[in-house]
Amino acid sequence: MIDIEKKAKAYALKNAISYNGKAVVGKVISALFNEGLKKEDIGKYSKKIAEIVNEVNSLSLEEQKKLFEELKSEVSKRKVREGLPELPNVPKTGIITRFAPSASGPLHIGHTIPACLAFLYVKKYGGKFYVRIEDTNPENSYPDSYQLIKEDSEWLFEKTAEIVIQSDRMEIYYDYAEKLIEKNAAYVCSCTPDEFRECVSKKTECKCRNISVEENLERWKKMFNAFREGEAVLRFKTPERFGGMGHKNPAMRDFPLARINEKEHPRTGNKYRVWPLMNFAVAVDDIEMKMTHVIRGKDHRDNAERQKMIYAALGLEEKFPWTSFLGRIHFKDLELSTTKFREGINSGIYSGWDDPKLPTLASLRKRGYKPSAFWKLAERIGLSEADKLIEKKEYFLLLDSFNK
RNA sequence: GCCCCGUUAGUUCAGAGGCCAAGAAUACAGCCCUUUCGAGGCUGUGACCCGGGUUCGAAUCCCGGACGGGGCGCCA
Repeated sequence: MIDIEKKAKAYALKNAISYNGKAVVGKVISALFNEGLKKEDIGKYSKKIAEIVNEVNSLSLEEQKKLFEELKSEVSKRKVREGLPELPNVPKTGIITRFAPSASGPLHIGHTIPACLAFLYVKKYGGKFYVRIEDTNPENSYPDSYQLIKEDSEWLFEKTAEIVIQSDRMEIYYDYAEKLIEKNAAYVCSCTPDEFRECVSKKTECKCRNISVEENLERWKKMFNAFREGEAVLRFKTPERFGGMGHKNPAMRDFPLARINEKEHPRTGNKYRVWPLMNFAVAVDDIEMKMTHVIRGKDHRDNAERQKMIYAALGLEEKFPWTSFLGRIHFKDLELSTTKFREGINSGIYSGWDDPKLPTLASLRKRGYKPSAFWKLAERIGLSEADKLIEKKEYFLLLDSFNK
C-alpha cells in the first residue's frame, strides 16, 4: 500500500526546490500517477494534495531542502541510459559478430563507429569478433589493403579480432551456389543488364528464369569455362512467397549472386573467374560463422533484406542474425574515399596512408589518438539510426574530448 | 517511378504516455584554480520539424505533410 500523502509531500518539495520554493499542484498530481495514484481517486486526494502543496510553499527554501533530504527516497529516479544499450537475444555464450571492410584500402574514420560498436559488444557480452575482409571484386581489391587492415584492426581492437578473408573461401561460396540451384532458388541468367533492368521495372520474368534445375547446373558449370565475362550471371530467384518478380521493392527482384570477372585478383591471381557478389558472400559467411548479431550502416538495410531471403531460401530464416542499422555520418567538408586517397598518394599529394592530412586510422594513430577515444565516441553515438551531418571540426572536437 | 529509414540545443546523444516547465557531453560566454601550457571546478546561454488525431495527460502512440539519408549494379 503506497502512502500517497507522503509521496505527495516528497514531490511537492522536489518541485518547490526546483522552482523558487513554489510547487504546482498539477505537477505533483502528475508525478503521483506514476507512483500508483488512480484516476478515480483524484477526487479523494485533490484537496489533501492542495493542502500539502500550500504547506510546502509556505516553508523557506532552506526548510524545504532539509525536509526533502528526509523524504528523498520517496521520489523515483529518472531513468537514464548509461553506456551501451542492451542487445536482445544474447546467448549465454556471448555474441558472434563481425566488421566487414572491403579490401579497397585501410580503415578510416568512416569505419570506426560501426567497427567499434561491434567490438565493444563482444567485449561486453563475450563471444567472437571477426574482421572479415571483403575482396570478391578483383577490380577494387588492392594488395596493400590486407596488411593495412590487419594493422589497423590490431590497434583498434587490441588484437581481439580474428581476421577472415573472403577470397580464401571461394569453394564454400561455390558449394552454396550449387545448393541454391538445386533448391531451384537460383538460376544462371544470360540476359544483358539492359534486358534484365527492363524485366525488373516491368515485373516480368526473364527468359532464363524458368530453366530447369539440371540445365542450370550445366549453365553454372559453363560459367567457369565457357561463358565469358559479362555473358552470364547467377541470380537469386526471389521466392513467390515474397512476391517473386512482383516484389513490391524493385531492389529485391531476382538480384545477382555471382558473376564472372577475369581480372587478376591481388591474392588469387587468375585462379578464380567466378566471383560471388556481396550479398551472396555475406549471407554464406554469416551462416557459416553463425553470426548472432550484426551492426551495420543503414545503407545496408535493403542488402540485409536480400541476405535474409537467401537465408530463407536455405530454410534458415530463423537463424538470421539480429541486426542494428546505424545512421550514416556525412561530413560537410570531408570526402571519405579510399580511391581518392590512393590517387593522392600516387600523385604525391600525400606522403602515404599515414599522411597527417588524411582521415585514416594510420594517420590518427600517428597523431596520438588512442583506440579508447574511438570506443568512447562510438559508445556515445550508440545504435542511433539518425543520419548525422557534421563538420570535420565538430567531429574532431568530440573525438578530442574523448582522447584525454 | 517504386521500396526503406530517420528528424530533440551550434554539434552528438539520453528519452520507449505522467517522475520532462526536457537530461548529458561538447561548443560558446563569464568566473575560479594554475608561474605558463595542458588539465580541472563552478555559473550562464541554448532544442522536442509542421499539421491533425487518440488521451484526464504526448518529445513519446496513430495519420498526413515537409525536410534529410539510403536502395532499385555483372560495386561493397
